[in-house]
Amino acid sequence: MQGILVRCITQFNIKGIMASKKYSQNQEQLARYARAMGHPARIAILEYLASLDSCFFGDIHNELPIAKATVSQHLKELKSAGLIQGEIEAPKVRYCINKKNWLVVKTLFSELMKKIACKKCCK
Amino acid sequence: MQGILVRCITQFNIKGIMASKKYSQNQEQLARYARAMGHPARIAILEYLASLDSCFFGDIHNELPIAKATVSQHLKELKSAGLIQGEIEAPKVRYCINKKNWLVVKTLFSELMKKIACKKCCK
DNA sequence: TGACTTGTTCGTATTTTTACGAATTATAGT
DNA sequence: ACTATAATTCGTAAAAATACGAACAAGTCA
Repeated sequence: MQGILVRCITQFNIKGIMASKKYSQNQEQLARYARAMGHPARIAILEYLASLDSCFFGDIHNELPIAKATVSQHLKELKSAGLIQGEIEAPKVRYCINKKNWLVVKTLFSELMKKIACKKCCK
Repeated sequence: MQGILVRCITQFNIKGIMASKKYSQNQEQLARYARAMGHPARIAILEYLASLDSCFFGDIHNELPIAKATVSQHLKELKSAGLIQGEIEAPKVRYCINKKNWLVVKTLFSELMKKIACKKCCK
């Protein structure tokens, strides 16, 4: 309790308001994207969407060995991370890559990769 | 129960043994790396390590607003994902990027990015 | 040997993730 | 108005992730 309070005071007192920011925007954003990609089903969805440009929920569900409720959940996460988008084409829903955000993803990741080009290391 | 069994039979009956593989190796590996990067503290650690080539646990702990037990936990995850390595330099522990695996990371991610270069999309 | 430094491991609490089937919503077509 | 189709949301269970302080291990050096 006490420990938490002390840490808050030293870390988050930004312009007089207690914020909960501990890491840089880029770090947070990169982590959010990485986490969204952090499940094989979601990687599979992204690759499948990329291979088709766009498709319906049902097609995605067919590709995956999981229940549709779970597919829907994964799609929701990808969408809320901004990696994909969906639009209703009743009674179906068409999903596709969110190209605009994907440019950001690429930039952030390639910046990270560049940083970690790295010189020497623990031998 | 029944549903699970059926799915297993159709999905995993590889050379007569019930395997639990549902996704490709690359998808699994990519997801593992992505998940390891899926926390801002771990991104911060990676960037910090990259900026220094190598450093001690204590330096990393100083950079982060979290308890040392938690830092240790994050380092463990990065290590088990193969993104970093650590070696004892008593009484300290020196950490650094795992360069060899990082090449794989780069390859897998840039392949994914290339796939998602994508043509057109949901307008 | 004993005190100190450094990090990991343990035990634990809380939250988040992942998964499912059932219920629901919403539209299309008859 | 019904019925069928398509996908989401609900409720829930189980597992994994995140965080902490305390205890521990392992080495240094006085």
